[in-house]
Amino acid sequence: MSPRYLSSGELAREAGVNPESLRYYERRNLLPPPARTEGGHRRYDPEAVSLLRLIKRAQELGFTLAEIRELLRGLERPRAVCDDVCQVIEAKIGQVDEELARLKAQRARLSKLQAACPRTRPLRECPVIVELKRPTRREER
Amino acid sequence: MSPRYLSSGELAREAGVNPESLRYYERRNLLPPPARTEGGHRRYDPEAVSLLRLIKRAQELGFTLAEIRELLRGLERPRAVCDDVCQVIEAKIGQVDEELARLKAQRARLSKLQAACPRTRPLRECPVIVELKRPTRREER
DNA sequence: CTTGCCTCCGTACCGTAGTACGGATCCGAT
DNA sequence: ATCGGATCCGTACTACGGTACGGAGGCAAG
Repeated sequence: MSPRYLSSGELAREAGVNPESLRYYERRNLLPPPARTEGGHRRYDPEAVSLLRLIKRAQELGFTLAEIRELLRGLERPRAVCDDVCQVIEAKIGQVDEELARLKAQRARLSKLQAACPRTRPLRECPVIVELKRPTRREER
Repeated sequence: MSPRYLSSGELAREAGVNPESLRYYERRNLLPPPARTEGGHRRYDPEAVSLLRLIKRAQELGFTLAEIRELLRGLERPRAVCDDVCQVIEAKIGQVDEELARLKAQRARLSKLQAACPRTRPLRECPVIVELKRPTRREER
């Protein structure tokens, strides 16, 4: 007995999101405005469930709502081809790689500080603090 | 001829930050409220330059302003020891490692999708879209 | 046909790290 | 003493992804 339409509460439960988020996604043009009842209540097509799932999974993959919106825009084009999607994915891989590089560098710097720590000495002599206060090489005057 | 005190504009230039940020850091209790002139203008001790540098470098290492504030709080304690700082650094390394793991998983999922892409086929058959719409395993009902 | 939960809407708020604005005031150089 | 740039302050705004609130009204079961 799957209903023909879902209320916002039903859709939200179904998709595991806050009902308020549905309105938010609608404002952000991620969810198309659904049909309404006489009284103005939203009546979602069951299709909306998989659309929401797509949105959530894309978020897990690191896409912002703006990117997902553009992705969905692209899917609406009549001659849309899988490659259009793949290019977006490739671009995201590039971004993730950049972020990975950034984090790895960060981690290396942290490890270096940690290794230099004399532990039981008072702060005056702490090379960590000294290092942190040191002027940045490039921007030195 | 290094001045005994710096105005907010001078300190901001010196440290390479926006003058507004100084007020912001002060509100967030990262910068101690400096002395004031008769007319109410801030007069920073030159020490503030290295404090600001510390803040900026800590940010580069991934610390939030709230974390930096707590770190600075800790440094003020009379018996503070380098180990106190190192524990914070270790904790941050743990966080960075978590984030790295998360990003790596994300990247792996993206690669998998990319590899599955048939490129020139229309979207109907695109396994990427199909995959994205598929219900999440764990939360399936 | 009433009762009570659901949903409506606009708006405000959360956290993070700032930046921008504008009218008033100040400071230093001339 | 004057003048122009610097600084003051509170507040609003940015981006991001939502969540919360409250009063009004809808909807469906009994």
